[in-house]
Amino acid sequence: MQKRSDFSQERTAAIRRAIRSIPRGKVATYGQVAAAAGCPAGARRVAFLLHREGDALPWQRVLGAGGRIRLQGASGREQRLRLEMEGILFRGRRVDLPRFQHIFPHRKGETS
DNA sequence: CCTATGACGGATG
DNA sequence: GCATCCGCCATAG
Repeated sequence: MQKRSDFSQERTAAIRRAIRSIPRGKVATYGQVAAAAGCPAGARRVAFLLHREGDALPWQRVLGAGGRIRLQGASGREQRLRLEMEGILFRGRRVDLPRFQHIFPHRKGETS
């Protein structure tokens, strides 16, 4: 079976797992998810994945840097509602990150 | 191969 | 806080 870039698929799977690991009532940024999955520069990749298969993931828990919602229009409003339903509070247009940001466990091999 | 686009992010003015 | 520019990653045409 071939791979045609298993590498990329591996990464995608890691990102998917990272997103799924965000507990209810907590959030994470695109960059944070990417880093947790081993792609420090893959924030954009995370966004692309969510756009593609967000339906199967807790997409509402992924925000832009600073806790800002990047989705526009109705989608953005829905995201905010969903988060508020989980008990997450906003400060203006952003989520209070220090309080609701999910801390991913350190990956193997990483020195703290 | 090259260009354009996007749920990104950081730097700069 | 807002507008721009640039770098990064993946896809589509």
